Amino acid sequence: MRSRRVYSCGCCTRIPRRNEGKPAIRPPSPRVPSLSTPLEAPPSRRERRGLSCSLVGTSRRSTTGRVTISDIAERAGVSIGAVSFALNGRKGVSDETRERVLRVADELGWAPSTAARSLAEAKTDTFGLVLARDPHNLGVESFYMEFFAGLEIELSKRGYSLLLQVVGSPDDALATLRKWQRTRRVDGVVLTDLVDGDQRAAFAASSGLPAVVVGDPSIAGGLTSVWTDDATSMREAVRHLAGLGHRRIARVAGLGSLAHTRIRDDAFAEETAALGIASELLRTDYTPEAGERVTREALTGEQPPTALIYDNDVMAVAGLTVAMELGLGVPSEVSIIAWDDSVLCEHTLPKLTALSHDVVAFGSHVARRLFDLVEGAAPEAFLDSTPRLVLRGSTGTASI
Amino acid sequence: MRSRRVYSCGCCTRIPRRNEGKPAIRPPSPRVPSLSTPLEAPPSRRERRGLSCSLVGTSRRSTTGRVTISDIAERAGVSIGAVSFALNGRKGVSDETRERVLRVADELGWAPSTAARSLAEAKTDTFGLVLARDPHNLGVESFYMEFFAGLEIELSKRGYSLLLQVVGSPDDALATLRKWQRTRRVDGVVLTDLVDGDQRAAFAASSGLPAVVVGDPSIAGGLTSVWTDDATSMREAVRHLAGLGHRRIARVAGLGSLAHTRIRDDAFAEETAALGIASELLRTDYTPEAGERVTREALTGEQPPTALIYDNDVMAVAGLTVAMELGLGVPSEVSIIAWDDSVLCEHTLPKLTALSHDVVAFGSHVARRLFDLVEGAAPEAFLDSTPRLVLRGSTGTASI
DNA sequence: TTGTATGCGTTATCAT
DNA sequence: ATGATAACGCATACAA
Repeated sequence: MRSRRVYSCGCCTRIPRRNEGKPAIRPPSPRVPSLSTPLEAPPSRRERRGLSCSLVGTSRRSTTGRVTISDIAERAGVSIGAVSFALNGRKGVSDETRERVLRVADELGWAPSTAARSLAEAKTDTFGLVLARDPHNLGVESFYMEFFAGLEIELSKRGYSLLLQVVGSPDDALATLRKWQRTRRVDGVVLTDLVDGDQRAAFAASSGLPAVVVGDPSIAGGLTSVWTDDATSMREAVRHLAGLGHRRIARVAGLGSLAHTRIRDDAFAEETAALGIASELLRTDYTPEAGERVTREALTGEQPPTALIYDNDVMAVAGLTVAMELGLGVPSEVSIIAWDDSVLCEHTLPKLTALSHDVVAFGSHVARRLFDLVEGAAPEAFLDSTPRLVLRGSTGTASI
Repeated sequence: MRSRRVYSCGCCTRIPRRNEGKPAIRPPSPRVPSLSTPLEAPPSRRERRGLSCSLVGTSRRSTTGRVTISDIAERAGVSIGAVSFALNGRKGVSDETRERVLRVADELGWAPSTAARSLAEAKTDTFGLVLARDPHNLGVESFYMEFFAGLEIELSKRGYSLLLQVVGSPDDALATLRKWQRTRRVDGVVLTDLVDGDQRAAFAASSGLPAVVVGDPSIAGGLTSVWTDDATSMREAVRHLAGLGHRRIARVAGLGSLAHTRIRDDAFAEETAALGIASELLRTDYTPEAGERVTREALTGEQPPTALIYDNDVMAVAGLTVAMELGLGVPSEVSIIAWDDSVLCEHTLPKLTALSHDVVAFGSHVARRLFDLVEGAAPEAFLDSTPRLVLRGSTGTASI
């Protein structure tokens, strides 16, 4: 049954279709209920565009292939000004006219051209987000997908869209931002994964591009920021472990270049010092490979920690695996805490105690602040809910 | 130190900033190198727009807050037609003029307005992707983030952007597609997670919206499709287990409404039947909860399977955990295979045997096909590389 | 209340 | 080679 001829094309295999030889025409769109009269003027550059629409009788113009407000105006027997007013729900037209225009617009399946509206209104109804991370590592972190979803909840309420760009380096990210700003591509942007003295934040601030920073106000450079109090969360985690009798705790940290990593670093150092606990800082790049490696090194060294706090959930899972491989009981001999709680944490054995945060709500919050901003609000710092410790099975009394 | 006054605002806490009382003005953009002469005409509705730019001497127009080609034309002492030609590298201007125009454009930091270009060219340089899944489950699946990254690699090469929309239901997804089509919001779309008789595919086909289906040609409704041969992969997995002596295999399947799920279902049923193996189909919704539940039921029932094939990686991890909880050795007593390989599969104990696929490359492939399509290519079906079985530690000789 | 004219920034045509 | 000028589709100030 799988015997059709198959062509190789380098990256893939090509399966010929039934309409193989036919010209590359797509089926004609089910255009608006076409009336009778043909159009008279020879189409000029409209040729390049969509199919010309034989809409109305003596249409002197506006046959671009899509239905426009002049089509509506003609058909409804009013001016385009009246149509625009009626469509946008402004006063200046009689109720009767308005209703007729609305009906005709509906009949014709009219919708405003994004480009034309954007040009006239000098806004795009679009927010941008540029992501600079290695795609292969990006995939395993649940944060972004949930964050996107949260953004979208708020955006869709107002008919806004999200423009996403995934780039390879921070420089590329900045370039994208510059391009967006100069081409008026978006109304505002969301900035994530900031570093100290972040160039993107600096650019947004100086260029006037509305931007909300996802992260601590201290690194937002005066921009609006929405942040989570990671320092408090970290202290809670440390105190929890201290209360269980742990005296040697390791922190498996993410990229040191990221600002929020350092904030967690500091809180970890301060709280362990305050409690007289031996602390150890293990630097990683968020990948499970790194999480596994540093965990193995720490656990097999002399004076191994009895508890580890990981900067994300995937590394925590990797760490748990290492402990098991080494024959160490969790939590009887080693306790584990994950940051960025996800469903993953609930499906390991034991389940992972984690610092949990509603990322979807967080995303919605960020979107609301960006709307405030483009509507003229002054930059402020907004504290989102603090990630709280959810106790599960991976933390317990220290063995010694 | 953390003693600033804090306001509660319902969803969050508000931290007052230093510039609390000041009006909501943003720092003036570092506009183009401003010359001397002030502008004369009183700004009309430009007020609403960006800052008015005191660009040129006796500029009779074009002070919209951003630099436009008429600014360039004026400053370079040529017409805007010449500027456009020079900028777009077409012949019709002398080399000398071209160079001067380019230099001025660069000085002024000019970039074309997305909206204006889009309106004039009747294209948006944007592809759209609408996602209809529960965000909380979406997060843990690495597929989409990698897929996005793959798309972007190809898009960025050509200056295209990705418009992303996350919605709650298939109906909303269709509505978004309709809106995009009618408002000319995108040049094309990528369709994922198709179901039998998919409305989105039908809409794209009938409306002429260029679309590439991510999935089997059989459900693409004549649209261009890029697919992976899941049936072959499934058969390979079954044969691998059969070769290890397994006689009872369960398939932990994803949503039955999705077309590719059924393709895997069928291949699983056919291959097990052909090999005379007892098979069992367990339906889930991709969540680890469901994966855990059905695994537990299967493993604790009478005549439990000795091997399970999961439809994603997260459920496989959950299944592994269940086996451990039940005291079943993996792979000594139960073998496990995951679909959608991810880094996660390499950091469990044992590591998971998985059907692996380069999703980033897959995304790039899809993007290339969409470009072909908008450039006039005829719809075809393209077979991407077939997910191949990567043997790790979770599959072994059957215990019975 | 309704129609007219113009701006928005770019591309493309058609005259010089 | 160059310079006006007309689309593109929508919004809106202003005149009727």
